[in-house]
Amino acid sequence: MNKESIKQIPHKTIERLSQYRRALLLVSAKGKTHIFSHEIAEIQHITAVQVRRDLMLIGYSGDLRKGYKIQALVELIGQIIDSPSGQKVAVFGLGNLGMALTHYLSGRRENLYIVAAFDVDEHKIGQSFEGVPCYGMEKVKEIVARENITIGIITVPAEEAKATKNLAIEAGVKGILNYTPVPMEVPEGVFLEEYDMITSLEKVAFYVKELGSSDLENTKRTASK
Amino acid sequence: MNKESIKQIPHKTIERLSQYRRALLLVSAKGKTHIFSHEIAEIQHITAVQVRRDLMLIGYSGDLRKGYKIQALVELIGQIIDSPSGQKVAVFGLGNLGMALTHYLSGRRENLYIVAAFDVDEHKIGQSFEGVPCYGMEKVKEIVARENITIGIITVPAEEAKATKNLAIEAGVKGILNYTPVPMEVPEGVFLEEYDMITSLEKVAFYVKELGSSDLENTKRTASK
DNA sequence: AGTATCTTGTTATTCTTTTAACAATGCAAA
DNA sequence: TTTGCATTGTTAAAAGAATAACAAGATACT
Repeated sequence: MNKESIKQIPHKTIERLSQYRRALLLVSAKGKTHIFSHEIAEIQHITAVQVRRDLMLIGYSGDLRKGYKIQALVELIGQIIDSPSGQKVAVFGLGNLGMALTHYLSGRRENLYIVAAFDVDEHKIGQSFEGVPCYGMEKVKEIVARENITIGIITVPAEEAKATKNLAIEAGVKGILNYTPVPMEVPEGVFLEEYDMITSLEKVAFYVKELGSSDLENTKRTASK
Repeated sequence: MNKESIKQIPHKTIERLSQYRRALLLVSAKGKTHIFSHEIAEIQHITAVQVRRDLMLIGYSGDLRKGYKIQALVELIGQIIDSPSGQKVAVFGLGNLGMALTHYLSGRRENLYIVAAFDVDEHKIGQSFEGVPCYGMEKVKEIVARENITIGIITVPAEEAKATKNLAIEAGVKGILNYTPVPMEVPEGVFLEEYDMITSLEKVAFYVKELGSSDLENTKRTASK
């Protein structure tokens, strides 16, 4: 896996690699050492050929008779998607969603550390939540620089979204995960990923309506992301 | 817009329509009555041609000189993606994330009503959160049927994910929004949308790493969904 | 009237992603 | 040995989505 080939791994494959790894760790914990593509596929509810194709893209070869060696595959995925020394993450906005994410993600993945949260609420500033210290917004530059935070999760109210994103990027954040409903733009060299819960909910509502109004429809849709 | 043509609206267009509508409502509130495709594009950080293409797909025609009539467009989008009498939503699992979603989505969209939450925690059962009553899991069938709940948001712990999804579908839910990291499968006639926060975070981490390791990269990536 | 400019609507093209097809391999059993 | 079977790895095709290209219309200006 040289740099060139990694570059051309499709986004969707990167996403699935993250998911394969977690699935593999689960089955590995049950004592299994090898796994077939169709077994992975079954767990993920996708097709075996897609699994094989993804693994082909990262250059992993399985055993024709035993399938894939779980441990080796987990390690290879780690080599591809993890940073050697990990990355640090900050949550911007400790409202309900920010708090939930902090709780949910804290300690979930080794190699990704939530090390700070920022909010405007005087009651939260100075406290720690899930072991994550909360600072005021005026501390962003200082903390991001000091801790070398590379990823920012934005969960502030819509009105503050743009300014917060700019602040984070100015402070040195290189990746933004935007959970506000406000579409963003980032400069060169910064990666942006957006997810809008309202859109997702409305999408589900739309297809529920559509499915209900026609029985001929191809019904099962496992859209993800 | 007959049924046939709606059917073939791409998923991504449906998602964008939801976003266009909210953007339009915002600018409409500022007194604007007409808008050009490139203005919508600018707000959404996409291209004007994509906006026009989306609007073409839903059969909306703008004025060649004034652009699109905001109110009429909002109404048309509503006709396409909303159900005439709205739909009811239940949250399964009132942990941090479920609570955040309940808070975040409650009353956010007319036409989509969060009318119930389900949890196993005795302290939560019987209480209301954001005006949403919380019931025990044994009440799912009764409440879903009585309230005619069509959409279920799953935010239970991973171990309970599959069983909860099955319970919801048995009770009559037709759309599932899965926020657990457990990939799901649904029977014919049920729509499934999945979002995995860990995957998103790992994806951002991966591309931050990649961007950092090469300056030649096409840097700006506004992947959404 | 004629020309320039800006916009929409639509077709064509390119790019991305998924799915299908199938050769090659290794083992087991006849 | 040979046949059959289940698997991987890869190429080819199809489907889905974004981008480009451009004709046509409307207005303003000369």
